[in-house]
Amino acid sequence: MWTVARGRKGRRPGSPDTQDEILQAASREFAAKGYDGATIRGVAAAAGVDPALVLHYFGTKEQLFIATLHVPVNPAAMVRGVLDDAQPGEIGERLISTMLGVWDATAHRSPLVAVLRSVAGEGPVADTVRQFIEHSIIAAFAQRLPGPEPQLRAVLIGSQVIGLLVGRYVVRLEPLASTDPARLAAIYGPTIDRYAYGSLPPDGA
Amino acid sequence: MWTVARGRKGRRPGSPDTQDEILQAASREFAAKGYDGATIRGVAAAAGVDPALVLHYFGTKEQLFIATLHVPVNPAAMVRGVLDDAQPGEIGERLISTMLGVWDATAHRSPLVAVLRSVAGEGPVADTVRQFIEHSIIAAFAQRLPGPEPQLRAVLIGSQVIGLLVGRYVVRLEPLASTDPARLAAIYGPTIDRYAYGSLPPDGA
DNA sequence: ACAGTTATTCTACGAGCGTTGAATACGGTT
DNA sequence: AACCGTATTCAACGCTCGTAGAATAACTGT
Repeated sequence: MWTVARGRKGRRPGSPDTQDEILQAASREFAAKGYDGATIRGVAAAAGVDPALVLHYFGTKEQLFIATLHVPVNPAAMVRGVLDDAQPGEIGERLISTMLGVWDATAHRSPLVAVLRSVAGEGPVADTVRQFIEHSIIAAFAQRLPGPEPQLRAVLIGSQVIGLLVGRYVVRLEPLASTDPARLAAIYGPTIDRYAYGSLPPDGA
Repeated sequence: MWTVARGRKGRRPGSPDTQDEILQAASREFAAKGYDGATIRGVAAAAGVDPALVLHYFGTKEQLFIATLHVPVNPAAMVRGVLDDAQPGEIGERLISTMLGVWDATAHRSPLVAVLRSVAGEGPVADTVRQFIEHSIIAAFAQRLPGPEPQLRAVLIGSQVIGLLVGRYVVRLEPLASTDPARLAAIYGPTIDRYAYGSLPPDGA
């Protein structure tokens, strides 16, 4: 891939877009190991570059992580899109199939996995990601749900989606990881719809 | 070898049972930060003890982690218990309410969270935990499901359970984290039952 | 040819990590 | 009191990490 003569110093000839190479390497690295597990040195090695160069471009590890998050599709926008142009009764299926369609494409998968791996950690980054999930994605949902207790309905949906994503992409549970997306959409769709529009048992059950 | 049975001569047990204090501190520490994030030094500090003492008792960080996992309820046994003495149609509700009942008790919660946080990581520990989940819990389920494709049904259930646990205990999504367990059981129960006994859409959907 | 800018590397610091082996405090036995 | 074994600590090792600053190499405009 990258041919770097070990003894050579200074700027590499041809000047490829090193910054982007670093960003992609970082994306893979964060996806594989989460924020805490990934290392600047590992990213640099994967990009065939000196660790200092990574920080020269991105300033700090946290900023590098945030930079990788700009790559993927905006999830809140996706939620809004699905909710707006699908009719009730098929929303769940549309949501799942859209999501799986987007993230089965390897180009966008690794930032997703990076996020999933990072929410398990702690510290400012994990908190940031958690707040993003809570205030951006969940809120986008709750805002568009008609029935009572939209907040609860939104997190119910969230819990099933999280379980699916973690099982399929992080833990890679079989046969969940290799089942056809359309079929999963047909399976999970009714669950989502029930959470979104079905009746909820009262509190004193 | 390390944790030899208490001898009869020499200095008798530490003022309180120090070894157990360390174990509990470790349990909290692993729960809070996952395997990679937790540190021997942190555990030692929390237990008011020297780091070397921790390793003197438990040998290595990995063995310490494994030792903390022996504390909680055996999940596979719990699954079998629920499946055996509940009748179809209420299995989902029983499963969820049993699980939440066990893990809402603070005594057993932190090992669970430690496991959940650790599967997100990588390396031998994460793999071990993943295999444990796959071969022990999921298999216990699949073995007792009657319909076709029990393996798929088991992971579908697993995905919803994972989502609930991560949302409630790790991310602490509101209002999921504070909703009454009985109500959650009533909500999630039918979903579980549908995955377990309902019809599954064919593959060519 | 020369100066300027940018890309890249080198070297190093200080901190935190898991782990180790030797040293010390203490309780029980004789 | 002497002794032994356990409990606990101390001090250090080798490692990896994020980060900083100075140094070098290549390209660009003059």
